[in-house]
Amino acid sequence: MGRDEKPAKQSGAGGSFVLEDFLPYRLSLLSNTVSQGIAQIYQQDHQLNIPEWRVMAVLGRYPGLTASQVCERTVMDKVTVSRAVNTLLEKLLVERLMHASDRRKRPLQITYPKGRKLLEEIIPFALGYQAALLRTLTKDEWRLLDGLIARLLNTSRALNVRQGVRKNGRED
Amino acid sequence: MGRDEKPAKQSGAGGSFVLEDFLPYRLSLLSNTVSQGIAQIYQQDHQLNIPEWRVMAVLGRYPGLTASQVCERTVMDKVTVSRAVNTLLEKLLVERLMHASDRRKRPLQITYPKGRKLLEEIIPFALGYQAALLRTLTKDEWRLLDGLIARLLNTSRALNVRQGVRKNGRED
DNA sequence: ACATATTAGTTACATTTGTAACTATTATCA
DNA sequence: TGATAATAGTTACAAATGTAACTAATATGT
Repeated sequence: MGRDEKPAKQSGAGGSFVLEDFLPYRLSLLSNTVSQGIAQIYQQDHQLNIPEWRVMAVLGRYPGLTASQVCERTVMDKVTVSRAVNTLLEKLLVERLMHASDRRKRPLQITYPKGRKLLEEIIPFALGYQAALLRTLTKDEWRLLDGLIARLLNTSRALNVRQGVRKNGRED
Repeated sequence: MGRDEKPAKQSGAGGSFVLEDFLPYRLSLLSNTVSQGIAQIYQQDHQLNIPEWRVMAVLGRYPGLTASQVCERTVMDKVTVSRAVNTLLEKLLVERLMHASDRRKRPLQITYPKGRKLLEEIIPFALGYQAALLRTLTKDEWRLLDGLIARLLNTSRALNVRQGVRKNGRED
């Protein structure tokens, strides 16, 4: 592999900025790599994409959520959720109930036994991947990382709000 | 906000799995939030999308890289890079030279002064966003996070290879 | 109670992004 | 040296994802 690439002569910011050290880039790289790994599992073994998997996961824990409640919990776009839910309905992995008083709302739940069975199958793989990842970390490091991620998430959300990044929902 | 959502009765893995605690999900959430924030800067202030920004950034540091060398460094798809480079060429932010001995290779470099000027303008914003993010962390925590990210990236890459996730390049 | 606004969810459309096939050039080796 | 393979990069196509407009149902204020 030809290493004829040389760093630019340092003249101003242009030369000293190193993408590989840039936190947003590194996070993106890590997140993409991890996502590809688990997407692989869901996709080829169970024909689910990531939005579908996420919907299954939250419904597994919180049966009866409506689509917009799923949106809140998964921080996914409502269109993405709508599509994922429709696919899951077609596959009979999820079913849609009637809300007692509000006909706009359609509570969702995992079907039994089909959807539940799939979920019980898939979760060990998800946890297994996570465990394999975390095997490189000590328990303390993991706890620490967990906190750091939470704080960074809060900070970036605050920054984005200040900057006016709009994601869902009007705001005029 | 109606909190009529209740956790499922714990019966098997389905109920105890919590998406919000799942590392791949948390990383994805963090990375997306951060990316949106900086994409905002590049997009509305300088009309660059993230691939374009990355190409500018690596060329700023390593003038003369070819497109495929840019691929390696940024871990982006070659099509993505090709498109980004073409846009940058049209905008006269980057220029394409001739390789001395191999006519397949097209060394790229930031144009002067136009491309260089834009880069010098944009880098402080990027570093500013990063600094704002890191303001929540102590210097030690940042150093630690840096190492954890690197280790997790290595691990997930190893896991993916073992699983056979192919990204670019044939392998049959 | 009725016009207006809001919420839940879907559909149509545009944009982005990746996959596979393709051209052009150089490398390999029999 | 000539057939075959590999590399650099682009183009054509398909899949995913987001944006805006839309329908239906409920809430709000006068």
